[in-house]
Amino acid sequence: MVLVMSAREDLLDALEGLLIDDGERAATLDAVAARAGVSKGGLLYHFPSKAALFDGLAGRLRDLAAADLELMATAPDGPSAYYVRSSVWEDTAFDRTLVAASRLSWTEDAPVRRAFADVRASWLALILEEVGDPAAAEAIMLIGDGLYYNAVLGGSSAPDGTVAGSRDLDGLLAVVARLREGRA
Amino acid sequence: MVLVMSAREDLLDALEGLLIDDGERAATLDAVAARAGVSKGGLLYHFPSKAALFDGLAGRLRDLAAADLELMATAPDGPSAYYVRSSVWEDTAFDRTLVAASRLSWTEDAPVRRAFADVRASWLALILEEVGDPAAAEAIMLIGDGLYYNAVLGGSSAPDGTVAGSRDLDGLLAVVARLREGRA
DNA sequence: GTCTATAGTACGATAGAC
DNA sequence: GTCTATCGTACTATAGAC
Repeated sequence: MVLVMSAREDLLDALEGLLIDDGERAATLDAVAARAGVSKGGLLYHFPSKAALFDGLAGRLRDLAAADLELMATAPDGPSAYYVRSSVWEDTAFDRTLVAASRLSWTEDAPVRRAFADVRASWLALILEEVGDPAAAEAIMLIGDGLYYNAVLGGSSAPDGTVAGSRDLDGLLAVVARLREGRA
Repeated sequence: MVLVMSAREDLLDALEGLLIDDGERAATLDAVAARAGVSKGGLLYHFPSKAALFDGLAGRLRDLAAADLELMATAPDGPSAYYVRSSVWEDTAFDRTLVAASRLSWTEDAPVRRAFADVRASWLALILEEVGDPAAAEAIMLIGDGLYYNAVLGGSSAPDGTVAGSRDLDGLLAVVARLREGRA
């Protein structure tokens, strides 16, 4: 169940890769199938339509987010620090799914967008619970959002944008710690 | 020169509207022309190709950003506060151009992306100059990025996402002020 | 400066062999 | 479970009338 790299997962990986590297428009059925090493007919056996393919991505997002949320809730340095740390692009499976989903979240209205909104709501709830102050919690949430925004803008697997390139994570975490402790 | 609402500007407005409302894929030549009230042939007279149309958006972004940067540099409450305030979605012309551009910045590699990166670099330079501390400047920059990320995710002209809906701008500005003054 | 008509390509999806 | 072949549509862009 775990070692079997099914064609289904290969196809979702290919979809993510195309969304991350080249954007929504590049994620055609032909391109996804080719990148996964199957034919278009093979793709359409696993996902009967393009909408079904995107549903698959939304499901993966929910699964990975649920697992990540447990780690966030029990992080030694607290949910806020975990959230900001993990918002830096590191090309993890969750990173890839999140960025891919964010590039679909407005255009494919229904499932990806809703999954994305739910994930973000659960993050905010944990941070607010830890921090207490709504304004500070909002600022921390926005810093993480900003990190993902840079990752999304960066595009390729090794973003090198203006801000993203020379990122001082330790300094940033120190700022977040002060925000969390109410000294800001 | 100012009062003349040329077809060229109408077309760029239509392009922005489609990108904001329905995403990159909806911004076809047919749709842009129809929304601007001209035929496809009319569009292609002003912008001989789709790339030229996107170039036009990049040019508008640079023009509006240059004007906004002067306001930011001379803002009474300082560049950081101006930046955070103006990062909240208010459906201004600049807001619309920025969100439209961000939805193209990864897929149309060349001109929109470069214009966007240049604009962000100039913002960061002003903030760093004011704040001094790189980590605090980065945090402020990221908060603004996060606000725009929410606007981009929000999609329509009246975003109502998890965080975007109940935004406490005053509280946020207070946090930013403390960051700027080094007390965080 | 704006239109219609159309060429050529790429897309999503179906049908049916294997 | 994966393939090839194909249909109908939508896209970018060109040609040429007005």
